Amino acid sequence: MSGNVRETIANALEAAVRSLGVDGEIPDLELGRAKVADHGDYATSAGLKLARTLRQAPPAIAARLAEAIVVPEDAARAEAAGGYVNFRLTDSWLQRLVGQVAAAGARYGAADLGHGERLQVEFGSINPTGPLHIGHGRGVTLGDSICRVLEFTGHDVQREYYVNSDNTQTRRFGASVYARLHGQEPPEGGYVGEYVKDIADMARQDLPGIESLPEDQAEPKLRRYAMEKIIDQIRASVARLGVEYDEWFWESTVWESDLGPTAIERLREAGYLRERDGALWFGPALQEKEEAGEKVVEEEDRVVIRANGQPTYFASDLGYLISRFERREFNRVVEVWAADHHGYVPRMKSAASALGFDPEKLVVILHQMVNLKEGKMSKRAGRYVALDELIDRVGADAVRFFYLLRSPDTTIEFDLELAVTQGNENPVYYAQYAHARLSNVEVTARERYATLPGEADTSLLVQPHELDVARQLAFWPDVVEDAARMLEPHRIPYYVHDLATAVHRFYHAGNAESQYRVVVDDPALTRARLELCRAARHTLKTALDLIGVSAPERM
RNA sequence: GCCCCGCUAGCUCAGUGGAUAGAGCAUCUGUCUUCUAAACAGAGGGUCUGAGGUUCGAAUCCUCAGCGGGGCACCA
Repeated sequence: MSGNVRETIANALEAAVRSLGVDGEIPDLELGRAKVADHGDYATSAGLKLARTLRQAPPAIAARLAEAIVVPEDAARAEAAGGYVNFRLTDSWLQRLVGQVAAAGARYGAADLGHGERLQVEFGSINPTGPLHIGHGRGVTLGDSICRVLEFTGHDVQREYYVNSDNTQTRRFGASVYARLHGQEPPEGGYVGEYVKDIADMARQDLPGIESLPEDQAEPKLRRYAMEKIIDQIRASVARLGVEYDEWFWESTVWESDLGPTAIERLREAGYLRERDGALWFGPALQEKEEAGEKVVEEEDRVVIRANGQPTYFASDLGYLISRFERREFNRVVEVWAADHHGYVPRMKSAASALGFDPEKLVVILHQMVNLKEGKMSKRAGRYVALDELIDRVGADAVRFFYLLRSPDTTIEFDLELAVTQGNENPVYYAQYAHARLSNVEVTARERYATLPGEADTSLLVQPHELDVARQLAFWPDVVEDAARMLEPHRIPYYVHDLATAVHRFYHAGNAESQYRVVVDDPALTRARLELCRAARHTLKTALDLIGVSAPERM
């Protein structure tokens, strides 16, 4: 069985189109899920799309296609309706699918789209100067779910956190710790949180003699120490959401190794650098590059080395690109950034290009901001909600579902009280409850029957509410593929909801009429329904796992 | 001023150029002696921000306008 019915139908459709005498390129026939139940499961507007090519009326073309098409394994039957061809999955194919899904278990829906492609996803990389807040939670859950989906589809994925260690913010952070160590208020623009005092106290213990050092010697040590403490915190916070990074890459290693100098030297030789006002600038103007009509190159110059000799974060990123594409040989790098960094995208793309890398291999996923109802988050103004607090209040599963339910393009206006309320009625429980019910019914079956037939005869699954569960299972590989290709994990929670709905209806049918229960007097029928339960339970669990949500067996 | 994102039911949001625009929450009406009611069945609720355009066909693509969010550093 091919894992993906949609693809099977698409191929059959293409063959049918060829059989009608279309030689050249076939337009996109837009085979997709039918929106109305009367139209079956999949539908294409092929008749309308081919009307011009074939110089025939759309209904006539659709009729000929429906006649000509042969779907392998009789998976679906075609029917013309106006200019459309509708496909309905056959009962017998759905019945067989149930057995196959139950056997495939957690692997059902997995695909080898990546062929082992080595890629890195870098996400959640905030300045290590304070705890994560609810805005960061979005990037962390999004990035991690992208990783999970990519892993499930045959990619070799590395999760990376880029530790911005050498910038103005972290220096202010170090200075703030230094001030607290000496019982002073943090300097202007410094960090005022209580945690800074805590870190200063710990440093007093862990770094003997630090108090007697002058600031220019103490600050770098304190900064490094404080950042490591913060990173421990961040590591613990994301772990609560089921996220574990493979590597924490320190910006400082760019300058402790030859990465930074190599990048700058390469750009200098290629003519991308020039000096002005005592600083070193990156600019494209020396040889204008237009690639495939798309403007890859930015117009404005950007500072690489400041007049005071310090490299900018942009300079670090140049070395970082070499680390990833060249030294560590990632074929693709996915960056998950908040939308306030969107202006940085063209610069990074042109930098990648200038360094000799394919800018297409640098994929930037932008997600919109998480703002508080009261306004933009600001520690200083007291408008700030820590990610840990949110997890404390609503639980990790609800947090993950809450974020991943939304497309990255929508701005989240956050209201903690509302989030807590919604946490209690979060749609995640609807899906988890479906899983728990399925788990429980299997327990019931074991209690009732010492033995059941080893093989399930799934042709006994003939009730509409049973076949509708199987129908949802059939769609799962489509969802996985779409989520992986478009790097859009938010498709998964919506699928989870649909599958859970089919499961609840199926289960509830047994509450309404006992003959429709899973565990009934007929062992063969019980066995067949158990097979369906297993198939659905595995798929629910797999889908929940891709968004990092647990699948409890009891609730 | 320029750039990016959004505007869809009372609220929060889905919706690869296709047929009659969907879900959750909220509101209202039914269903537990039951394999788990954290469930199920049903009802009401829409000028898809507005105006043009492209197309056989537009919530979806293009242009303009409005409103909201975010950018435009020798900050990251």
